[in-house]
Amino acid sequence: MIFPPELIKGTFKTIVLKLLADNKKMYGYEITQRVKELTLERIQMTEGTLYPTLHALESEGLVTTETEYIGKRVRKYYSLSPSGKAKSKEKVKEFAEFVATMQLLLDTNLKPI
Amino acid sequence: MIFPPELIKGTFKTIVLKLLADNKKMYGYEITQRVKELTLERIQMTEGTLYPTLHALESEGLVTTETEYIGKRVRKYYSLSPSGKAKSKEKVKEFAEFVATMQLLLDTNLKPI
DNA sequence: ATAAATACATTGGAATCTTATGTATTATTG
DNA sequence: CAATAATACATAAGATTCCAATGTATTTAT
Repeated sequence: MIFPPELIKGTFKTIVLKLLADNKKMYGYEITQRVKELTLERIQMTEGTLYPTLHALESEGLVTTETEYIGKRVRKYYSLSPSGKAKSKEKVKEFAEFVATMQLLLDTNLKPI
Repeated sequence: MIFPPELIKGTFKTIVLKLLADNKKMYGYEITQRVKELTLERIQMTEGTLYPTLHALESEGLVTTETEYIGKRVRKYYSLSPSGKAKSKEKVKEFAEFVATMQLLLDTNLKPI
């Protein structure tokens, strides 16, 4: 199943923060591949989505970066700042509560008499 | 907890279709109240969101309408069309699979060695 | 050699919600 | 009985946010 974009929208920050929380440091391309792999290709995080997300997280002070050269090719690693670690937990929890709330709606609800 | 709009966005059609699947016919204001009630006020579906959603569903042929007068006040009831019933099931299933896929990402995933 | 994969990045457009506003009726309450 | 809250519809302008497309460059595989 391919998910409509409007469903995935709004979860990108959560996904990136969580991956960084589990992996200390990752670079952009690595994140796109990991998402693809972990979701069995059901969610594709394209570059047009990922890089703006990473840059936003950086400007919010939630991640820090360090650049590394592999041969001549640059690689930019992202790591969570202390506030980023807190934010990661918060966003994961928020998503869980959101799902729980949606369940209240999507489990069968007959009109009371 | 109040959910950020970008998380709820994209679920409105699913919510409305599901409520109509369970309740045969509902009118707009009733839907806003039911959502508030079922989610313990965690999700508010405002009129600016609901009416455009209902009109979109109607133009897609997923719902039909009938107008009723309560005194002088008009009330517009919405019901699922056959294709709307199918769509409702599809969207609910889609959301469930989306959640399952997100779980793959949000459960702890350490980098393989 | 050529193609595919790796790796960064930006931009314009599209889609979608949200705030604000508008109109009107009915019920409640002080 | 006047004022307020609740009921009930609706739209429009603006903000936000993604996404497809595009661009550059290096490395690896065929």
